[in-house]
Amino acid sequence: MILDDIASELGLSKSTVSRAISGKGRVGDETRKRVIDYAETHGFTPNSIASSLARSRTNNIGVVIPSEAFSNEIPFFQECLMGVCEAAAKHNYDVLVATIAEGDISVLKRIVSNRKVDGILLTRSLVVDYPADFLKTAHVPFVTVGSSSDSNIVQVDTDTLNACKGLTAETLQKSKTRIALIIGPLEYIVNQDRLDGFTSAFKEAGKPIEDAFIVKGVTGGKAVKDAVMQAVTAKADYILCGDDFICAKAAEQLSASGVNGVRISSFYNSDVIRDYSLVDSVVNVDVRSYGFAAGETLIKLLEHEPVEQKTYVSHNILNYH
Amino acid sequence: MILDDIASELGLSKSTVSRAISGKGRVGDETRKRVIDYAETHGFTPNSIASSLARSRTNNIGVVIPSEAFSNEIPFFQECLMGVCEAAAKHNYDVLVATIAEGDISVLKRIVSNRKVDGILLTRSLVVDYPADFLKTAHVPFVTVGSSSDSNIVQVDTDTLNACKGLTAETLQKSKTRIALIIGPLEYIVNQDRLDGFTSAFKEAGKPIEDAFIVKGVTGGKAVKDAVMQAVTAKADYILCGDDFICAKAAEQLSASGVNGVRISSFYNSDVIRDYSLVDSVVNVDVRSYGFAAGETLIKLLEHEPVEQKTYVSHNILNYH
DNA sequence: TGAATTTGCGCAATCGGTTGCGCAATCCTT
DNA sequence: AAGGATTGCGCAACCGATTGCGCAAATTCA
Repeated sequence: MILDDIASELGLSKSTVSRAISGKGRVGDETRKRVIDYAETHGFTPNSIASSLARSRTNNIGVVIPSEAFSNEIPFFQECLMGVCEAAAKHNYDVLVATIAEGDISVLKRIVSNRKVDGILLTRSLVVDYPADFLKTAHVPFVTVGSSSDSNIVQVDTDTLNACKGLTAETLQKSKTRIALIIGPLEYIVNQDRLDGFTSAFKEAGKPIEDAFIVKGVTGGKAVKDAVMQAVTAKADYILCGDDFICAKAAEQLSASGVNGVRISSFYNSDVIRDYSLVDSVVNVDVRSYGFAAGETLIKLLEHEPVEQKTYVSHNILNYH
Repeated sequence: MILDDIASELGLSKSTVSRAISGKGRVGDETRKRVIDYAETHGFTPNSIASSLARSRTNNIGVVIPSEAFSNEIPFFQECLMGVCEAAAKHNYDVLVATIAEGDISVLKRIVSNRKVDGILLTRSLVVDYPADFLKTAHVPFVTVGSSSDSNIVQVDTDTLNACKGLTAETLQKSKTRIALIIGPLEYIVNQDRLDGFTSAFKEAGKPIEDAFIVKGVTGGKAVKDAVMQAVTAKADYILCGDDFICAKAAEQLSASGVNGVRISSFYNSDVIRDYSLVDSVVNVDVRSYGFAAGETLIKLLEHEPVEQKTYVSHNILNYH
């Protein structure tokens, strides 16, 4: 069934029916009611494609996910995507996902030039960010999930730096000072922030950091275990992990190798690490509402509502012990 | 830039330009080349929305993911989605995701009646499957990722039953007979299959199963740990886990509680369990190519190519020990 | 060489909504 | 009561591609 059918059935014009259903434009109360009733009882839904063509709006948002990030990871993206979907559904948008390989923005280009989406959510910001640069010059509205080094970009993020700083500070107060930090590649801004938070907590406490305690660029289970052993060898009494995947691996390695007295903390607090006995405290981030916030910000941007240049998603530190 | 621009610029009609670019219809070689060159140098891409309207095809496939499944899980969906995206990109499709809450198919209805997708991929089939029933009566082409109890439905699956049977049989051969099985809710067909595979391996080996060894309906870390302790109490000497999440939790629980001599095996072989020392063997499923196969099957269906009613994704059993 | 195909291309309708403009009819003003 | 403002609705032109049909020119066939 299409608009014309309803129009002729009700003795109205297509325009009036359209206005009645969309709620925009002047339509008499009586007429509007008749149209809506008819549409509902006959299960009419406007064809969104036709609507898109006429309005130059798709009501789709694109979510770009780097393909490498899919493996070796905690379920960060699926959880985040879930939040995005919730936000989208709330505002009558749909979600298109695209995975892009490192440095290859051809898929992104295709979606954009195809006009399949109104705006884009970029997950996992790199220090050198080709997708973001492309979208900027192409004038496509977008929001990054996670910080961007470019302060003109609208971004939604947990305050990673302060979270890590707080976690480190708390740990220092427990009179643990031989704290090791295990994080992923510094190409990712989030890891930069973790490092900065870590070091600045030490600075504020007036305590020195040993180089051997900072292990950067760790990816994959094997690397985590090596990093743990390096920290243990350097006589660390505490390990701060960049995310839950690292944390889970670290916990396993510590108990497997029979090391005693070393406790760990982590980020995100997903189910991957839930109930690990060695986990001392964790920065708790509700990844789902993180995605939700990002989705809402993008939609606000698309509907020309005012948005903050940077939105911080709340986090808190949970102490298991 | 639109078709008309190229047409007037090149002194051709819109139709000819359209045909030249789409490659369908009769166009002179010379003319076709001119059009394509012009389009390429000026970066023209046809507006997919307009094209969709005219062709009644969106070139989008919808992926439906149950929202509950997002938490408490291994990164199954993001990995699977990745494969779907690959298949889609290969055939010039895009991927729309929708999360639906248990029993609530309103979002699904919206997408379908909106005509935003040409077909749908249903992940996680339940024994009672409302989404599938809805799609069937709505005559929307779809494929299930995982088995369906309805044999008219096109489905892509790992041969879970035989995989689990094989794994069980191998374990029995290691002269372990006190094998416990820990799986999720039987509402999911995949868990039914695991159970069936498990029991049929026992039957073929002519060995009895103790009821206490089968723990069904396990969800969440706590439930896994309870299940493990139940198995240990019943003097199980081996634990077969339904998926990697269960496996990881089981491994942790076993080492935390200092139980010796009990080894475990699992499904999927994602990085969550990589390198766990207690893991003996694992059914290795490449979830990404699983998603890829599902995507390709759906696209074949959409393009009216012949498809198998049931496609099995390959798996193999890895022995770590 | 004349008839029958085939080829290359344009015309115009179509996909199904949206929206600016215009015109009556109705509603306030004072 | 008269003038202006507002309301309700229809007309028709879009949005940007696709495609059946038709026609002239080129090609093939007998």
